[in-house]
Amino acid sequence: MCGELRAANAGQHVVLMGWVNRRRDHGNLIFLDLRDRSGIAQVVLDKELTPEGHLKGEQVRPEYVVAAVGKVRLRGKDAINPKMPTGEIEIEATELRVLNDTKLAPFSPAEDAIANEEVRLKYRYIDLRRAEMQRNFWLRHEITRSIRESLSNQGFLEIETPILCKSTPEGARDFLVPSRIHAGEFYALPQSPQIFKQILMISGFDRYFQVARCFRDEDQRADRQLEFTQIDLEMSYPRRDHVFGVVEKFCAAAWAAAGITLPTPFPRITYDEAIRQYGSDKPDLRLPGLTDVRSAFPDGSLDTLQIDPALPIVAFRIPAVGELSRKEREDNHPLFDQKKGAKFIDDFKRLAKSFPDTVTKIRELSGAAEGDYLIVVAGDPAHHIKASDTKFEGRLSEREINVYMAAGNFRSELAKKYADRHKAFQLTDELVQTADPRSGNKLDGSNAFHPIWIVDFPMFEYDLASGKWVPAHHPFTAPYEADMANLTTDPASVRADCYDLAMNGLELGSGSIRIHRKDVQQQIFASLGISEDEAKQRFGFFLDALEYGTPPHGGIALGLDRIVMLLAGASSLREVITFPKTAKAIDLMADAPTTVSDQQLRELHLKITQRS
RNA sequence: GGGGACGUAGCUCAGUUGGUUAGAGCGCUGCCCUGUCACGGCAGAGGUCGCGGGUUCGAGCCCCGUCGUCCCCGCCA
Repeated sequence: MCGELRAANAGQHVVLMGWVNRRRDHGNLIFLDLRDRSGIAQVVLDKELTPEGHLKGEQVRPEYVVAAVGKVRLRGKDAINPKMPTGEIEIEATELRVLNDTKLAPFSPAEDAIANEEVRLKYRYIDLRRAEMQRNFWLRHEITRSIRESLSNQGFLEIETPILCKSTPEGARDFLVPSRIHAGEFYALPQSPQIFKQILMISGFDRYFQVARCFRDEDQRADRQLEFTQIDLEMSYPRRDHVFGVVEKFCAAAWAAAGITLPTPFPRITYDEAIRQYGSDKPDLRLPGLTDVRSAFPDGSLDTLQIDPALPIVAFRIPAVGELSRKEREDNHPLFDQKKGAKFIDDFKRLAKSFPDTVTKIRELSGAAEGDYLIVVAGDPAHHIKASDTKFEGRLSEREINVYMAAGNFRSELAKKYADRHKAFQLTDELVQTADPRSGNKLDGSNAFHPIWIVDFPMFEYDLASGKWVPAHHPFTAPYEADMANLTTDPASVRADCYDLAMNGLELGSGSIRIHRKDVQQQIFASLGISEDEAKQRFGFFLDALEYGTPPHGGIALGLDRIVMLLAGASSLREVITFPKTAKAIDLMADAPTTVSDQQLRELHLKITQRS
């Protein structure tokens, strides 16, 4: 392989095959940089040594596929290129064969400048030749392999589950697959192997995992594709801590595969605390969180400032942003979500005119340093949004959550915007870029990656649109024993034994201890307003299975694409998925989706009634 | 479904207040060059300014619509 040759290989006869990365023609001497997956090696075509090879060298162009036959030789002292791993040697060619020519590519994989994404996706095969992409997918392979190995070593069996499933209209929209054999009936692609993996526990497989492709027909985001891969696992007789231990182990292995150490165990935080401290259920711990600054506001000031006294008042700071002009601050206003019934104060000079002590105290409480961008978020009494303010002992009300979330979202938007000033994210970028997994050395990831378990989620959320309680996780999640009594009386107070894993502001995974008793399952369905008939129709087979000696079980699923994205330092999943879809769910290379022939439709008993 | 950014040469981008023939770098083509490695030198080709309409004496620039890509909200148990 091109990139593997070193001084120790000098004298060896080699045949190198690859793409012409660059050509430097000096007349009677031509240099070709030959590229394959492993890297680049320089081939020298000397007219005196190989007139025929030299002639072909004059004809080749970048991205031609060629074979160079020759001898590895040490370069002269002056000719050594310290920037290349293979810089100490070159191939003295005796022969050059053109294996294939090429049309002029729309962009060059050898260039540093990256073409726009539309072009990259259309010519994905060329884009994937770029060293960065080659590295991303090599990394993905290594990460996946280390996770497989870690889970296997922890006694987990990799088991496949069906892709053609039964549609269960819960959660995300299903992708449907029409049945040819059964007119008018459909399979669904799995949103996750949830029910199957639980049934595998009932089947006695104890510990299961799968690198599972999942499908959700929802709108895309930078961190969401229609089609994605989960590390899905389930185990029998676990407590939450067992699941955490398993995940922490394979995460450490995955990070190690990327050349980074990830300290375990991961810290934990309850859902309520995550909301209170970060205004998010996937907090980014790389920056300071929210501070309760209620005490900074004297009696009476809230009325003047038109702040709702019943709701939280919090401050956050984005470090080292520097002085912002009035216009710069105003440009940031659209980043604040007005719809949550919250407002913010970012003009402290103005606030200081009426309440100088308040400003001093806010700075003190939040630990703001000179140059930090400071924001206060509070409830807006004028802006009454429809939300339940029912408050249960010790739990956050929906309106409180809204204020915290408004602050949390604003915080992460501003953090993103001023990333080059506070430099907290740069640390992560630099680490993944410096890490060299192949060398075997591991860099310390403790300052760049901040995993955190979120626990004690509410079991239910109140859905304003339907006026119903809906499961915050999924309907197979076990409630806390202690909260079971409140199931019908106080649904909002019931905590679920489920957990999320978040890292650097990204949700990496989500899981729970499941319900293993049919009576409990039926109670949950009842409190969700799902009738017995309905439950039977949707999940009948699963409810049946629950009756045949179901062991207590639980598990989790982690987004593999997101893990790879983090470790590749990518800002979008598309950088770590070979053939991704666009934001409008289109495959630009293959041109999918498309219409199909009438013949195909007839076979599937389908009729298109409207074509926009 | 909604909000925002972008769309100019193969690629990356500039294009002033609406004003003559739309520019640069890279790439491409041809010629020259024996130590380059982002090689260098000389010459050259290359444009439906996303598309459609409007305003105007005149539109890459202003207005309306539309398409595409990206980001966000909704949505994602």
